Formats: sequence, structure tokens, C-alpha cells
Amino acid sequence: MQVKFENDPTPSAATVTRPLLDWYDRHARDLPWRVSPADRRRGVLPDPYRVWLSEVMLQQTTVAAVKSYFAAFLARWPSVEALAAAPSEAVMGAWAGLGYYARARNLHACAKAVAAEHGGVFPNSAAGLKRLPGIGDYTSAAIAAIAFDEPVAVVDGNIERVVSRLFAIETPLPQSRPLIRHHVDALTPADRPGDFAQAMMDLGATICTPRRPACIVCPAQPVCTGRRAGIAERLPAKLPKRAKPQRRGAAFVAVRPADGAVWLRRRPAAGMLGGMAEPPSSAWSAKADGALGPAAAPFPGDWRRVGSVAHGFTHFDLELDVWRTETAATPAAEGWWSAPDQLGTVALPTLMRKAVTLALKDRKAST
DNA sequence: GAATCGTGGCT
DNA sequence: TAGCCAAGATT
Repeated sequence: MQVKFENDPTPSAATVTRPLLDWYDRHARDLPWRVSPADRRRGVLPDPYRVWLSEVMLQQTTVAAVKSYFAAFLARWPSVEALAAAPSEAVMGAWAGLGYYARARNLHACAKAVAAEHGGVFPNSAAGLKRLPGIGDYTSAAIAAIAFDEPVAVVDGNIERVVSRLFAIETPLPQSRPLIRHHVDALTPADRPGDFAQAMMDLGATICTPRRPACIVCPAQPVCTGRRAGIAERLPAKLPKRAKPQRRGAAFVAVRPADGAVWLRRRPAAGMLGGMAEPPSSAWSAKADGALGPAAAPFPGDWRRVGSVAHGFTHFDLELDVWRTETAATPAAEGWWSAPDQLGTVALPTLMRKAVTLALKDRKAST
């Protein structure tokens, strides 16, 4: 007796794409940058500026973290021309805390390019979009599909996980990427490519989650090869990561007694926290050496150690010693005094904000 | 192709 | 807790 085809279906446009789009019609997440499937059926497409802004913010960043930044950017810069005309310091300041600051530099460069070279109109194809700063394989495809309904394969981390499970791909990432892309190409529909991409991402974010996927309510469960094989939860396979080294550095927070202003400077445009503000800081070395004391300060002063802050970066952990001094004299160095009421909007990355906060807390406690 | 580049939340 | 993870791009 032969097994009937219906009892052993395979992931395909008929068995995955259509059920998933039906599921999306009922369960799409309501997100500030999104047009609902109902409205899209009426011909409404989202503003490419909003799609682009959200996609760049969402690179390696959670929806929850992005929401307030998206609202703030949109309120302050309602169009790509407005963003293009903004000072760099304002853009970096508004991005502060969101991380991966090259994104903010590229975001601004991209806005300027669209305004100056494209008449303020985003290219309407993935190929055109990918030529712009900060827009790579994923983001170009996502904008083209979501904002223009171009039938291109969109592959992000969610979709890599969903497809790895659907097809029981045991080859670890990133080697499995070509095969995953092949499957996404075959599943992407010509009629609703934007909704399909968003549906796959919603599925990955809410049901086909990294741990403990809710297969019982998954619209693709009947055809999921990984589920059938009992290996879905441990897919996608990934290569082991290297251990994170520990580094150490020092930050020097000078405070002006008259008004409590803090002396800040701008980091070089390239590299770690590029273009962001900081109190003068040492380099971050692999081990603590003698250079971490007041001798490493950018200018002489009555430096007192007030403690340290710990911060985890992607590829190393940092312990930053924080030193504080009071000085009325403007230092003979590059930088500026930032008054207390300005500190909230200055482009301080989280690490440096921690350091400044610790120094000011110590100052308040010691007076 | 591998390394670089942040941060906050979750388990 | 310590590790893992999130709508990746760039060099």
C-alpha cells in the first residue's frame, strides 16, 4: 500500500504561502510603520520613508526597542527631505541608545542621497535601493516588497529560522543561506509579496520563535518537515561562538562647578561608537595597566575615582573606570561644555551615559 | 568570508 | 546567572 500524497505534503506555495497569507489576514501585528492587510487589499501601500526608517531601525533590534525611536524620528523629521536637512549632531543624538551607530550615520547619508540625487523619492526596486548607504540584501528586498509590492525574496533572521524548520535544514548557518534563499524564492507569491514577507516575519516573531515554538497553532504545522522529524526547536543550527574577551578602560568626567556642565568631546567618525559623544576616555585595553589612572586623563585636575561601569558589547565585555574632577577652567582640548539640561539630547551612547550618570551621582552625594 | 559593530530583554 | 537573541550592513 502506498502512502497517499495528502498524508505527506511538502512545503510549497500551495501548502505554505496560501495558508500563511490567510493566517496573516487574521493575525497580522499592528505596527506603527505597517499598513494592515485589509488596507493593502484596498490598494493602500505604506510610505516608503516610513518603511525604510523602520527597517533600518529594526536591523538586529527588537520591535519593542524601536517603537519610541520611530515615533520620535517621524515627529521630528516627517519626510526624507527633512531628515536630510537635519544637522548630523541632531540625528546622532536622536539615535543615541539604539546602538549600532553606523546605522545612524548611513541613515543620514542615505537621506541626503535620496534628497539630492533622487528628488526626494526612494528608488522603487530592490536593485535601486541597494545602491544606497546602509541598505543591504535584506533591507533592499524588504522595502521593495513592503512599500512597492515587488516580488523579491526577503530573508531575515526570522525567515531563516522558519525556513530551516519547514525544510528541516540541518546544515548550520551561515552555510545554509543559499538553500534557504532558494526556498524563499519558490514560496514568494507574485500577488502579495509584501504581505508574505511580513507574514513570515510575524510567524517567526510570534509562533516559530527561537525557543519553545508554538507549533500547535502554526498555520504551516501540517507541512513542517522539522516538526514532523521532531527537530524543529533546535533549528536553525549555528556554529559555536567564540568567548568574549574582557577589556578595561577609563572615562574622565570633568564638571564645571558653576552650572554642573560636563565636558564632552566627539569620537572619531569611524570605528566603535563612531561620531558619538563621550567624556574624554582612554583606549580600551585587554588588561588593566598603569595607564588607567589620572595620568591618562586628557588634562590635569584633581581626579578622583568614583567607581566603574560594566558594559557588554557584541564581541567583548568592558569595565570602564570612571574618574571625576571639578574645574572652572575650559580645558585646552577638543570638546565642549554640555549643560545638565542638554545632556538628555546629546549623542551619548549608553555606555557613556552610564559613566556620566555615575559621576554626577557621586558628585551629588559628595556635596 | 570572517570580523566588526550596541543594547535591552528574556530564560 | 550568563548566555542567547533581535526585521544586518560594511569592510
